[in-house]
Amino acid sequence: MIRVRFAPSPTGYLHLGNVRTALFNYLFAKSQAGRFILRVEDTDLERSKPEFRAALIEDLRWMGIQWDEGPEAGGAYGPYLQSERLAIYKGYVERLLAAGKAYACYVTEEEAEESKRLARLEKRPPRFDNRGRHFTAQEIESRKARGIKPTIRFKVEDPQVVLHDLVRGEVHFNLDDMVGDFVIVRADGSPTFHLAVCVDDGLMGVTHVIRGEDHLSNTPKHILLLKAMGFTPPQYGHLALIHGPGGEPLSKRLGDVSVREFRRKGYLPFGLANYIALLGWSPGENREILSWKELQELFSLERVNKGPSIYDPHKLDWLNGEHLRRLAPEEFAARAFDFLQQGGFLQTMEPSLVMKVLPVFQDNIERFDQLPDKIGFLSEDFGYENRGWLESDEGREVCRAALEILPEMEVAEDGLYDRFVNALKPKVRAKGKNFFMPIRMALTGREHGPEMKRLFPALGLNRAELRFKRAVSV
RNA sequence: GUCCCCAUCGUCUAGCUCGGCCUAGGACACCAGAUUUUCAUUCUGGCGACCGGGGUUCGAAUCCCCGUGGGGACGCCA
Repeated sequence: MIRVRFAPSPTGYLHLGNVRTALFNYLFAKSQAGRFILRVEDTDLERSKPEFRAALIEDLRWMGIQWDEGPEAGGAYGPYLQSERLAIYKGYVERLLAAGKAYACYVTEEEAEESKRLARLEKRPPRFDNRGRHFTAQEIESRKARGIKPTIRFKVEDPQVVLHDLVRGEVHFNLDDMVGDFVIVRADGSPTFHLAVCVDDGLMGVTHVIRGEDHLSNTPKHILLLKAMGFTPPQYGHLALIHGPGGEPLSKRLGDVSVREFRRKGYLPFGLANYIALLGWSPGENREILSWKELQELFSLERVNKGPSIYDPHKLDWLNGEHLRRLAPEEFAARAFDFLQQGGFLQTMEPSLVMKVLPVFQDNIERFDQLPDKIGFLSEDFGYENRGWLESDEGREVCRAALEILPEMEVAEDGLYDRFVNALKPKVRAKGKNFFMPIRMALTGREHGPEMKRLFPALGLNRAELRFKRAVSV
């Protein structure tokens, strides 16, 4: 059974890069009938915040990414918060220490840094020189006396590591020119990321680790650590990173690429998911618009690209629009209504009218946040974009004539607008633009908008009459 | 600086595994036109790429080497 995990640290909001990692793990699990685990990596007490943890869970849920095990879902391998697993890590550290595979290191942070700085200066690989490994008992005592608290370092004894990466193929590392003995327990006694990850991946039976390329250089360390603790290392797959529209790393402009921001702008979760999936992956056969279901069936790691890709808001918008258009009209209206209501845009509008009119915009928008501006006229106090159409002689004539006709019309919605227009035409001089624009202006206050044929019946005869009355008085 | 990764239109990509079917396909964006008495949608057309240099081969986008460019890592962050 394939087991994968998404292991974010709750130190900020989920952004495009994070969700893509989550999504690829999820899709991989689904396509292989495996299990998807959510694990929260909150060993950095300073920066981890409970509110970010809550936000993360909420954002993942919104996306439609469901975890089989993890916070709020439970599972046989819990707890799934690293801050609740401290005792477990401690046990492994003791075993490592006893086996001589790790050691207490009395070198201070400053000294270690100095050793790396010097190496860089001499154009040698900038690694720690492991000087604490061979301190005499006397040296250690004197350092203890000076109040120096030790870290625990893992002994790197076999620096040649070969990784068979699922997306990159064979990668060779020589730890000698990368790192020295690395810290697994900080001076304050807390475990580092490396330790926690390895213990958890081992204990939780993770079979495949799909993560960002920024972790590639950590992987040899993890393989060594895992083996030292008696675990079989999982298979790894490293995803190239996503960059912003200007080619800059995503983290710097976190604000507008966070999942929360995409929610706020009114994207469909599966529209976003579809777009993200296409960043670094393709199903082939020129297929682009895919449903959640198709995504889950078609996804494969073999088709994941090795190069980094740039996020393009235009294409996201287009793709989201495509998904919007594929929605059943009732679903479109329901989702749009929710979005508008949550944003507080519906205060002065009649809900039943809004629901009736919304489907008219289905072909008009790419995101829900384009709606508030367009439906402003559903509020009875809407303003006129261009009064000229109403103030002209021809415009006035159109509105007055409309007022004569409206009370006598049959209310049946079928062909209502055509009947209205056909009855109105013979009564006025205006033609073409001069005929249609006053109607549009009186009814919607705008020169541009949705098809009148669809809008008119949704507004209804009574409301139309009210609006023409108002129009003649300007 | 050291190590690792990557490289097809402006962007996302197909093709690369098993070299000829590639005068390199699709999509977004952009430009032009058609439809819609508005806008949008839709449709048609256009612009536009195998990073450079060497090999290997009858033949290379596809294989090899070097260069260049981009990215990542080098934390008692994750």
